Amino acid sequence: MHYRSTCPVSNILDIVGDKWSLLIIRDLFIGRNTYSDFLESPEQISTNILVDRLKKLVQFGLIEFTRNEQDKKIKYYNLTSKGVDLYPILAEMAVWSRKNLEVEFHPLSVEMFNDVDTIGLEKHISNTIEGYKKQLNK
Amino acid sequence: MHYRSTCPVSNILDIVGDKWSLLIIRDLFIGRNTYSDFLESPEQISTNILVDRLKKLVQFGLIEFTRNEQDKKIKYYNLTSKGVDLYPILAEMAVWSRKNLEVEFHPLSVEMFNDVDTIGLEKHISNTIEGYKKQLNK
DNA sequence: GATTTTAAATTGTGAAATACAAGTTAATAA
DNA sequence: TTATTAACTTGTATTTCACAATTTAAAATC
Repeated sequence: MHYRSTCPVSNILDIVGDKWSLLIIRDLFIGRNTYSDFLESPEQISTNILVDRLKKLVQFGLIEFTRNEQDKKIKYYNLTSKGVDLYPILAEMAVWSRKNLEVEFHPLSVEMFNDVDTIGLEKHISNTIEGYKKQLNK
Repeated sequence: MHYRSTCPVSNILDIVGDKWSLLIIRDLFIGRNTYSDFLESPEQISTNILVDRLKKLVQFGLIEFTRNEQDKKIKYYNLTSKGVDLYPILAEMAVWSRKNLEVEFHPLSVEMFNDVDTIGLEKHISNTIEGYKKQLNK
């Protein structure tokens, strides 16, 4: 991996700083976990870009995949510990958009905002991370 | 502005989701505020890309500029309130990199990490935002 | 007041990344 | 054995980006 500088912000942008990587990560947080699922996301990623990003995210250690034992052509992708650690960034991005953009949001994000308003952002983030990290050891 | 979807994460990525925009924002947080300053950053942005991004960031309302009254060819860029609100995202990115990448970081980020370790991430973020927002009304 | 310097911006060209459409592979189901 | 499904590849056009050189406009210097 070649980093443009020794700035930690620049470093992570060298890994996920493109139009698609963080959307795949978001998808994994909301339960989408197959190639076909990712293709169905509203942003409409192209197949060649999707394959490329999945490969890179695996290489970077942010995601992994397992095969369905009954149907071995299906791959289930899941977040690694490193990948789950990206959640605070996604959450802060969502919060920024709610505060600074005058648009209507997807029901799933409204649900997330309700939780944030109820228990607070920090608690929402730690709860979410804890939940996903528990699943990792199974 | 055209958004790919109604997902708030996707929305902000449509605005700053490229290799350079958030680095310009970072530069503004560490005191770089002219075209020449941005060109001197270690990541080495090209002049045409820099002009393009500065224009877009102004259009999106994340930054503004004023001209030096003594030397009117100099533009001083500064973060707007919307721009300052991006700080939590940058901070979480830096924190992710420190935790998940095995590399040495720039002295400025080490300084930032020390503050985070001393007073906590939430306090560090709110202090930083408060500091920059005070400057806005001057 | 002509020349030089400085800050910002533009232009041209090649390379790389992305979008879009179509086709391929391999596993499973009918 | 044929059809379907999930994942992936290929080809081409378009867009974005990198790199180098040049231009503009304001200010400083000679």
